Amino acid sequence: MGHGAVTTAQDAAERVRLDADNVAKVATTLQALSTPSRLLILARLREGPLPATELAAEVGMEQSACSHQLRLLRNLGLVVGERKGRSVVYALHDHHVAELLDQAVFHVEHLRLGISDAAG
Amino acid sequence: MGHGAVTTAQDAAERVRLDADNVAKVATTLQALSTPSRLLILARLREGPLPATELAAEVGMEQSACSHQLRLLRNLGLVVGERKGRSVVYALHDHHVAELLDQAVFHVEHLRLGISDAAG
DNA sequence: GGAACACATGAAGACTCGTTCATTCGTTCA
DNA sequence: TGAACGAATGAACGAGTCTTCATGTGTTCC
Repeated sequence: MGHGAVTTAQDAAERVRLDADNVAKVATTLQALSTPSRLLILARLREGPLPATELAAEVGMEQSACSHQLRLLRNLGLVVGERKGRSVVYALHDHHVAELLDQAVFHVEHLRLGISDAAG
Repeated sequence: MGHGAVTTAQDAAERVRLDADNVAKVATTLQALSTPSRLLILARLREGPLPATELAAEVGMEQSACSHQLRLLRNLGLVVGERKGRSVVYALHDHHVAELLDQAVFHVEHLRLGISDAAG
């Protein structure tokens, strides 16, 4: 995935600032990664394309629930679905999604997490 | 903390898999980055530590609302607060939080976003 | 001690979100 | 065409979230 690129995310990320314009966009997109169901969907798709029904089965969701989440991910541009016969094969949109997943999982796993209370 | 590491997130992320155990943890943590208010808080703290009141002012939040979100971020281990006199100075917990922010913003900004509907 | 400041906390309300149920749409094959 | 399969959709319910308001805790200085 883009290992031929000269500018890594680490280099370029420094130049991307979080102003009032793009906060909402970033937040909305990250919200797509903030639930176990969608995270499992994306993680499974990261290993390769898959028809909707098989996908639902592998992540242990009902077909309907999975379809709802897939629509959300589609609308956000994170996944794409292409008709193949009577199935719709889903896949990650591009390498940015895959890398975003990797980075997120990596950094979260290496955080000293002190989850105790999520009160609001 | 350990900024002398040779393994970058890109290398190591490949080895970190998303199984049933850590999905919830990852999802919960990413949820902390999924709202404009917390995203602004973290983005501001990324530029340096700041007392709670100043922080609230800079991100345009009420003191109480900001404090609530700071508690959430604290419980998740993303930020730390240290008493300095009568102020409590907040800061990002470590470099993983900063990099997670950078990577998230970078990749999201470079995604072809087709936000049209967020129906559930 | 008491006033003023800095921050945390609890309760409550509006809002959003994710799932389930039932139905509809699209495709394949007999 | 009609049956069977795969997927999408809409409505609705329960649960969670974020903010506001009011109050409480901790600290400094007079």
